[in-house]
Amino acid sequence: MPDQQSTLRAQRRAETQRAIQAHAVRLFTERGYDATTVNDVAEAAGVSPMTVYRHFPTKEDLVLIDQHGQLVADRIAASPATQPLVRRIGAALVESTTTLTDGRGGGDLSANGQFLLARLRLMIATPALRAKHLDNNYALQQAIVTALGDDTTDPDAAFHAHAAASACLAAMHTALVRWAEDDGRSELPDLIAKALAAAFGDDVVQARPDAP
Amino acid sequence: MPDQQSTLRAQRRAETQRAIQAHAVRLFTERGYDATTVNDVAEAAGVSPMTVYRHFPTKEDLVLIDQHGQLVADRIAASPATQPLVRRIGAALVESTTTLTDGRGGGDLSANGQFLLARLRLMIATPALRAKHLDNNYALQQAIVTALGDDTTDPDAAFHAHAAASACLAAMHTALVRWAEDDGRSELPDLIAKALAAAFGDDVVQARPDAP
DNA sequence: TACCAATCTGGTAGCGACTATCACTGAGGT
DNA sequence: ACCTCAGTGATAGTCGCTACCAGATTGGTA
Repeated sequence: MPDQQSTLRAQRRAETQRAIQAHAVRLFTERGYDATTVNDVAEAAGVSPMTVYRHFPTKEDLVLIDQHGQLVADRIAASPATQPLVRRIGAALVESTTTLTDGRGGGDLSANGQFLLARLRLMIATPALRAKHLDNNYALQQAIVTALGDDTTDPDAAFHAHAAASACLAAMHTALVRWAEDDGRSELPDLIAKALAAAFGDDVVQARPDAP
Repeated sequence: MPDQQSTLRAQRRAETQRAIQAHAVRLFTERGYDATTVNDVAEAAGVSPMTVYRHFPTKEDLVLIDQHGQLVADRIAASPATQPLVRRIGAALVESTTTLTDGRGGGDLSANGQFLLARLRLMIATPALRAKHLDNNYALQQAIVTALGDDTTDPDAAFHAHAAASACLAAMHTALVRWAEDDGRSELPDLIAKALAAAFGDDVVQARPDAP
């Protein structure tokens, strides 16, 4: 069999997935998350409710699906172990976010950026989405601790890593909320750096050029 | 009407509420959260399913109901505004937890402590409970920022407060998980202090006597 | 070209959380 | 003794989600 498994198959699958999610986010934004049923989304996307559940295990995943986690974990595993934990984690968060939003200067958002913003707004405003996203962050925390690769036998070291990772992710979440409140006008990586500095002190997170 | 509104009424209400929650936590621990229906809980508690929903809006609330949040917020509002944010928040978390578990020396847990531990274990092991609890922490974060009473007109100050509060709560959550893993053998307030120190550095959180 | 295997899709039936609505009981105060 | 109303219960219904089964399309093969 060819390397790419089934080019046409995967392409079609990705396309329907994208279409379903786009219609879902649109409907959720227009009518509200709770007021929109999965059947509504299926109908709008022109598929059966079954198909929606095939692509998105839960209704929340229609908004929350992303691959940010793997990016962060990879970057952490590749970072030098000599730096303090908070700096390693913080840098990975800032850098991977830079990759995601890949920076235009300071003007309007790309279409991708608009979509990200819409999803973020839903996530912040809807309790069910917010809760699940925070739990996704908790899973990401576990992945980060694993990626740090520190001595896993020492429970104190593991505890230290978990505390640092959870605090960093919390700061990042704060930055995400702020970014949404700004309607995406600020640079997200900068906001994350600022949140980390606010929580841990400017000296711990070697700030970008614009540090005071 | 008398001052205490309806002594007998409120007493009965509190009693059924306590009974329902006790049976719920017991059944969830025995059979698992997902494998136990609300009807099972109602039957065990000798009430109708309707009554369960009257006392606990959602199934998750059967485990997560607590009044820790108000305690923390009150303590923060009463703390001197001269200290750095992280220290104010951290101290409030440690102290209010001390009040909750009110310390026996180092031996067995009280019945209340055992109940707390059982709820905590369920919360950590069950995705739905974990997610909702993390969202409760998010609400607590808002309450903490309000209680800090800092300049609410300055968006940068508010951002700073949110970042600090979210990071502190994340560290506390890490301590809770560790405490459950230790089966409650450690002193929870000490663990919280250690988690704060691990995240922010020993100097920021003026440690208790046993600091290195 | 004809065939097979795997995948994608749709329909039906069902469970469980949760809500709305109505009716009944018993406590608290006049 | 009467009235009010919170607390409780039963019924029916919506919605998220999960088997289970059947048809259709695609990719590789004899």
